[in-house]
Amino acid sequence: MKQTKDINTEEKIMAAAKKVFLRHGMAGARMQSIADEAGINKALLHYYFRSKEKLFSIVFQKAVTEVIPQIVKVFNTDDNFFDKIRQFVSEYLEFIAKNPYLPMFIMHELASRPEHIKELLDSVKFDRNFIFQDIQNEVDKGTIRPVKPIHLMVNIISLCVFPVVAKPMISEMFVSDGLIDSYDQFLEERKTEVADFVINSIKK
Amino acid sequence: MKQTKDINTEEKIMAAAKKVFLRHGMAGARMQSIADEAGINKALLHYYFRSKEKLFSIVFQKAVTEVIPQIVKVFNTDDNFFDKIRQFVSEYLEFIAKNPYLPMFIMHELASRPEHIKELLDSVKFDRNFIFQDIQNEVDKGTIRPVKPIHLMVNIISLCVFPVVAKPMISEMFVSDGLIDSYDQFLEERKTEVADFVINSIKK
DNA sequence: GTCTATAAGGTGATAGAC
DNA sequence: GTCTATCACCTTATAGAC
Repeated sequence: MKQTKDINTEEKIMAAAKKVFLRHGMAGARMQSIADEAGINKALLHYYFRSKEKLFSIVFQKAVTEVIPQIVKVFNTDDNFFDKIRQFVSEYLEFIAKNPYLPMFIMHELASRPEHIKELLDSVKFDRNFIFQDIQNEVDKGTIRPVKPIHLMVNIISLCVFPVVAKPMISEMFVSDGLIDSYDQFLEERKTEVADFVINSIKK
Repeated sequence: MKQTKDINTEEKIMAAAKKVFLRHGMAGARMQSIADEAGINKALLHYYFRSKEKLFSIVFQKAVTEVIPQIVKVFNTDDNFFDKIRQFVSEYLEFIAKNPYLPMFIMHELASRPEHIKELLDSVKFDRNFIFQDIQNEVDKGTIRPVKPIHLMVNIISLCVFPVVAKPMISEMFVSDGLIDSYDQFLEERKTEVADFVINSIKK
């Protein structure tokens, strides 16, 4: 019973911490907000996690380990290369749409507090060589034009992530202007639009 | 003489405030840091600008008005459409490289403090219809494949901005891995790489 | 494990001398 | 215009009762 309560509280805190940190960042987050969100009081936060810094580190670490494997997943299949791209774009876009604050949180904390690169390092040890190899193979086979694998990869991720990070700006500029109906519809369109854009660019 | 000193101090404060706010965001910025950076003391900050909030608003407003016109500039020329794209990518990439914290700052503050969208609004009143018209013309002429102007525009900006926002991550993943020599060289490569990527995707 | 109360230090802002 | 000194408040963190 004690144990059960223990786990539940810890999970509640983690969920609350993630929510608050992702929305406001380390500097903008308040321990009081996290306590409120978790339905407990501040003292209990410090009982479970020694300090704000500790709690933040765990949330940050989890955020990074959550966002990275998504990249590898699709490329581990044996599908046709262009199908892989379509599937990757669709799944990654969906994942980010469900976690819209994740990319900004990671980027912002990395930029404003470079000391956290170490925590990134731990999670970043996945094998991306086989993705680059995958791309290089297609170039060698002649199915796509010669392209530097790293630029192609960065291009695809940029096309997926940036429009989500820039949501407020896009909504303001285009939705309120009648150029698109809604931001959600815009994102939905991008699932095919981005894949088409990429494939048209590289196919021979 | 008084007047001269006045202006100099105000400019020094603005420069210091921009530097500190852009690096740390509103929540992470400290008035003491800004005072130190400007070589004055806190009290003088409040003498020139009533509050942190006021000072922030001015910096934010300036940041937005600085980043927007860059987008329009190139498209106001009579160059060949593909040349326009090449030039836009090259110039925008260079501009962002010189102001690497600008995009993240704007996006982060807009996301975490939606009430500042009003300030964005004031600066966002530039005419982007003629850019969309420009793109639509090319589609009609048949020089590029049918593409929704808004997606093409968002795509180009994503390809330019995101890799700069994600600099810490890219440096960590690829530079320290030997996949690229340096981040700066990577950015330099992108000036042609991104333009090629876009043009290959849309040309018929 | 969970709470209330409080300490300890930081931060934005002002008063007042020069 | 610029400074020093100080206030009032907020925030993290701990002590101690239950």
